[in-house]
Amino acid sequence: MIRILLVDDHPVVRAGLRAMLGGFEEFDVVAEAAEGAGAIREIERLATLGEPVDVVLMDLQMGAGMDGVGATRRIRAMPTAPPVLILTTYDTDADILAAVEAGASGYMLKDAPPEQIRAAVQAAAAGETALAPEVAARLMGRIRNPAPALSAREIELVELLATGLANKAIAKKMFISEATVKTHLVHIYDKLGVDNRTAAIAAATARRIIRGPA
Amino acid sequence: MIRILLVDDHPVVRAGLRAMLGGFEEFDVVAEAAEGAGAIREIERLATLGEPVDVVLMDLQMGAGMDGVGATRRIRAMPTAPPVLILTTYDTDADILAAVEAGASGYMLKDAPPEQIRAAVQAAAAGETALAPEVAARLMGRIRNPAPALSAREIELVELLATGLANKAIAKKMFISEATVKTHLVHIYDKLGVDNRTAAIAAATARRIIRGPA
DNA sequence: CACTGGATCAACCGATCGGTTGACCGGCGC
DNA sequence: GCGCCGGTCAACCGATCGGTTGATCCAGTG
Repeated sequence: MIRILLVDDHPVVRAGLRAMLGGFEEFDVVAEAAEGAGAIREIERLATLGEPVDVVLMDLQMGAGMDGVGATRRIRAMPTAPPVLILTTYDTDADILAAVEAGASGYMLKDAPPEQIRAAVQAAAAGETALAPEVAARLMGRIRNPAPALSAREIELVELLATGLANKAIAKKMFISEATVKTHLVHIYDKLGVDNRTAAIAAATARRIIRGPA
Repeated sequence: MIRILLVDDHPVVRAGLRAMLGGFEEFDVVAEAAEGAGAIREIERLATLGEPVDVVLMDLQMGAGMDGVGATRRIRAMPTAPPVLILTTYDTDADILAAVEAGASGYMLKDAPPEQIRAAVQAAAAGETALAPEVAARLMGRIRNPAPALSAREIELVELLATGLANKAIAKKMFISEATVKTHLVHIYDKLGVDNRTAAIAAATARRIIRGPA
């Protein structure tokens, strides 16, 4: 029996996973948590009971409190850390990279068919890595065809851009001249494949280069 | 018994709703669909069987094909249209207004406690309107505070604005002249207390008038 | 019926932005 | 050492945007 901890802020999703996984004989959903802090408490509680969690199923987007990436990092830092399988809605590059960097051992999408999720949980429990086919394909594509990455300075500028500042104001905040701001912008437009500042914000947000405005 | 049709592109969420609603004696989940077209087929199929759907539980965000708003509009246009209760993740003005305009009889959030969802489904089945407390509060605030509220047309424009379109492109999409776009923009800037388009996007996102760009 | 407010359009002008060209400097790799 | 690249700056010009004034139409409301 593989003992599973569900972490998701939506009761509906937790019920769905519980129902879906409960249909498989080898799984036992032993606990649930709505956010990161509760997940860590559950892991510790079950460990002292001699029934340690075998796999954590973690959502990335959680409203209040610690987010999925932070929770994953914290869990992986525990002495007897169980593998963490990410189960989320979005498959953006930034999300995937952040999750892997935080120590996740897999990345699945919520709209995956049950058998795929089953295989991923089994893989994670066995200490293996499991990526959803879509996610794997994305990473392969990225390696083969790397999108032009924004430099640190350019990302900094895009973040200010998204707050609605004009070029002059951005220049002041970044301690550079307005001319330099414009130069950076041209490079940014080029890399993102757009031709104006609002489209740049949309593109940068879509690619999760920045988080949404305000 | 209230016969329910679930419409959501995520198998996990459908399973969750099925499990949650199945726990209540008065509910019977008679069918599921992953998108709008399938939902309409199911409604027609069940009607011919003499077991018409009493309530449709509909997600707004659906990857491929018809989205929730379009599906709702199509369903409400049917001769024996069942009430449609929206069950979604986001509570932005744009989403809420679009859903209500399309004929939804309720708007609930997925992270709502089961009892709240239960009450909403019962209300919808009885032909009443059911709004999540958060949503209701938002609408109330809008009514009480008429000053800083964008009109439906203005919200529509802000949404296009956030995708990065220029005035001319927005004009084309909205079937109005560029002059009118500019007039709307002036009013929008005024209401949001900003003085350029990027700041308007930031403000509109922060106030949850729209969801984040693209 | 007059009034208000939302939506539509036009003309105009100054400010800002988009795009180019060209330049200088400092670090990194071959 | 030389080339490449990221970061910095300047000048210029056409396109777009911001802001104003003024106007028409229509749907509610008092």
